[in-house]
Amino acid sequence: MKKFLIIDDHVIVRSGMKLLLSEIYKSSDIHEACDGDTATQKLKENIYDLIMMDIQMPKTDTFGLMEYIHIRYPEAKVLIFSVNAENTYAKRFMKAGAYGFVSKESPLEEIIKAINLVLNNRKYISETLAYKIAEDSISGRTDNPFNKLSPREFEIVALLLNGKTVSDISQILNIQVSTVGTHKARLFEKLNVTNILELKELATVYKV
Amino acid sequence: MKKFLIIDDHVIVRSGMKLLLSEIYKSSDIHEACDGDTATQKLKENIYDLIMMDIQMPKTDTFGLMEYIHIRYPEAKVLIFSVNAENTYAKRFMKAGAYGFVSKESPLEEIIKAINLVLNNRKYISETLAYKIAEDSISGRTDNPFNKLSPREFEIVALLLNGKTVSDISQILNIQVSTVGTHKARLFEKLNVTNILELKELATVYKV
DNA sequence: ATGTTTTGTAGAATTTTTTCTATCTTTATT
DNA sequence: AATAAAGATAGAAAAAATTCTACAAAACAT
Repeated sequence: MKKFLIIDDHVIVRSGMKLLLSEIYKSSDIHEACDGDTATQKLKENIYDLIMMDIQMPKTDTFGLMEYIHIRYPEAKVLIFSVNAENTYAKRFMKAGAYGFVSKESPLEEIIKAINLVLNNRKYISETLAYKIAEDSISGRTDNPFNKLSPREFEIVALLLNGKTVSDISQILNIQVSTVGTHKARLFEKLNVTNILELKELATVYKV
Repeated sequence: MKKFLIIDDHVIVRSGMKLLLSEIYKSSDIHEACDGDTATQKLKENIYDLIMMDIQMPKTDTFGLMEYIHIRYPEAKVLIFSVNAENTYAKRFMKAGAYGFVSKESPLEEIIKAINLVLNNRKYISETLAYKIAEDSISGRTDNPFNKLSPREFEIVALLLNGKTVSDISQILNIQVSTVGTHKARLFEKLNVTNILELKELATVYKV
């Protein structure tokens, strides 16, 4: 008899998740929370086997909540279930004690797989994420991805974030446009972004 | 015996919605589509009483889909069901023929109310949205610069903010790259921005 | 009802960006 | 010190975006 807690601000998502859980674990006790306060309340009163949690909720510091759960209820396994692209956030949440990270876009089988693994004390991350993390850790990363940039690349990121175009930058730095292009491509690769908006988002997250 | 179509890219949201619909309409036939293509396919084969649709889906021009449904299947009532704050979007989708606009954040009763109203041929918008629209129209509000955009331009802004490139957009919308370019230039001019980052910032300020 | 502006469209020319490849220079690594 | 890896730089070619011009259709105005 498993006990689950679903933390998500969307009632429909909670319902869908509840349905899914009740289908794979026939007799289970499934609780819901729509924000951090409700969640901590619930946690005080129950011992959960698995907590499914979104990381984007109004008036809730979900990262703080994650750490709180990990410290106060280390036996509760948290599976992050999010719409956010996993690259930026996943690692931080995993570090903060999450047992897994699965995207809302994932196919059902993937979600089910994640749930099962976590319930069996195994961690779950997607193939792509695993690869990325592995890659990072062999290349002696620091968790702020911007630290992976070379000085020149960093200079260029700053200008890019300032709305400067590639040719603006080539002028400012007195180098060829193609050189700027190469730097840009390399830094996009390092940061794992594909356009300026993503770069901006990442920069915001890491308060660059 | 009602027939529903749920268009959403998240399997969990579809499940939750399906559950909800099947609970309030015991005997109903509920179909799902995860993108625009699947949706149009379904529409060809069935006549729906109600279509629940998200407005943010990968590789789908949802505004175009809305217009398409309204023109091809005017009897199908579309209830927009979105995470997006019901800002500028709502009004545009309502104009394009939607019957209602309800946020995924809304409480269950609100969602149910919306569904029931729409099924009874009444339009639904939330209190706050109604107020906002009323206020806008009495005070001839133009202060939101995004209101200066034409429908097509707005469509393109949305895609741009989604990180789509000019050529992506030309593909999605099935128009020439140069056409997208022209729209982009015109809309940048209207909004008085010179690059995507500024556009993004403006959009954030006006909660578009 | 008729002239005006806005909107949606695109061809062609141009400019800008990206990509690919390659060289030389610093930094690590062992 | 020798060797490897990472970084900064571009030339050339290819791809993508922008600009300019234009035209028809729709919406608007008087």
